[in-house]
Amino acid sequence: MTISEENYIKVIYHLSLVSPTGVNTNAIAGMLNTKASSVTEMLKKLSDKNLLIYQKYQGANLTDKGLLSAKMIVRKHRLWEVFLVEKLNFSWDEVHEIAEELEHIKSEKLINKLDEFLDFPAFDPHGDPIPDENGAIKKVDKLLLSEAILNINYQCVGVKDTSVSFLQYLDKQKISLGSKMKIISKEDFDASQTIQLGEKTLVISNKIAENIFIKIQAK
Amino acid sequence: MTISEENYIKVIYHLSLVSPTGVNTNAIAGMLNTKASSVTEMLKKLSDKNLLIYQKYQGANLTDKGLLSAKMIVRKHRLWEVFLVEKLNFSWDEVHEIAEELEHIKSEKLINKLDEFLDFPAFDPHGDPIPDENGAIKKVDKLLLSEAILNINYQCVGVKDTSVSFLQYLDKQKISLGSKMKIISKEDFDASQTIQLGEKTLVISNKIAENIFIKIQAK
DNA sequence: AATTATTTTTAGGCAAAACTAAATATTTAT
DNA sequence: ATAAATATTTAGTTTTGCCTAAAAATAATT
Repeated sequence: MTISEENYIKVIYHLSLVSPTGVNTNAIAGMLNTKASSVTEMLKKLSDKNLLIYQKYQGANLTDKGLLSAKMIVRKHRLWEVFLVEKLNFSWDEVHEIAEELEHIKSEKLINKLDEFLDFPAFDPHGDPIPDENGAIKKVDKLLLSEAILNINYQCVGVKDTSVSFLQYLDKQKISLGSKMKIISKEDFDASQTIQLGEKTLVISNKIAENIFIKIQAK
Repeated sequence: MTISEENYIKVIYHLSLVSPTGVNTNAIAGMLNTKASSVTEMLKKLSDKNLLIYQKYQGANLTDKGLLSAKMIVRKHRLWEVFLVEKLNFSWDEVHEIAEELEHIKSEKLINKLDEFLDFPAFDPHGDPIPDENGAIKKVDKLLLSEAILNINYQCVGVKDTSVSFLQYLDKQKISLGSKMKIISKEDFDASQTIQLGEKTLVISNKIAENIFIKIQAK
């Protein structure tokens, strides 16, 4: 698989999680900053390689083979992110771009040894699950902070938006994976919330709340 | 720089160490498993980018800019090799191929953090020097075992041939970086040597001796 | 149901990096 | 010094992955 092919498979995988019935040509083009015509060509090629099912005008669906390939790319990406943060002390907003390159290094032995070196992590620095050698993914039931109920103790387990600006905002507010939080009050007008965060309280917009994953706090 | 351009620059650098007067088109083609005509084209392009001086039929010479680029690629390659051996427990015959890919990852911050993580190693697992951030290379005066004198205590500091079969031969004979050795006798006929290696003695051909770098043993 | 809007595909090109085959320089050897 | 051998370059193709513009199919709207 070329780097370009891998990028298509990966993007189709991510899109298929949101629209499981089939991934649009235009959606792929949008994610890859490319044109729809380029996508059509590539879909034909990937279909010939049995990585996905493609019928004109009907979008794409990964085959089992394509799905496994995608998961292996995601596995590499997320393991490298853990390495960058845990071992090289990068911050969580710096690692995505570098991992976009590292995910294309082709050695199964390398990635399995890296996995072991990192002590088989189940989640990456943004709280996203890392597929294992066979593609199995640990599911965690998580919800968005925007969907949470007042006065219940939660814990941050991930972020939806992983943009630099959002991650840096969270750093500034001292919100990280594992942070404990409780909603004290919520405005009807704009759904902004006041949350308890350790010692201090913080007011956040609904847009912020829609991008923080939480789970009920274990005692 | 594209991966292809980087590979050309790197190969030209290695060849220039052997033939400092100018690197032949054919020599480059040989190293890259490509055809001379492809090399000619690329030399024009690299010349336009001021990475080397090229005149028809006269071969190529790296500019200062090209030389620094080459050293940075070599730096990355060798640091990744150290990482693979020291941290992921690869053996020294497995790391070259993987490092060939890793050397093209484009992040100066990454490589400098990796350098720090590895404790600023000066040599890679084959004894080759690792250029520092500025391209400076620690020179060690080393000689080939084939040029050594009888009954002097030496220490292995590197290998010339880094092929899998040679490295595995050395593993089998328990020769590694730092191994202490002394030539006991040498045949006139074929220059084969009997060497003392710790407890045991070993007979090696001249071809073996020509691929082991040594220095006089520090007391 | 017909028209408009949107999405997707086809057709024809382009740039990078490789190739083959033929032409031209340079070296080597007689 | 000239011919033969070798090395290098030029010219013309190929493949991959992208593009634009136009055509065709699907979806949305009146």
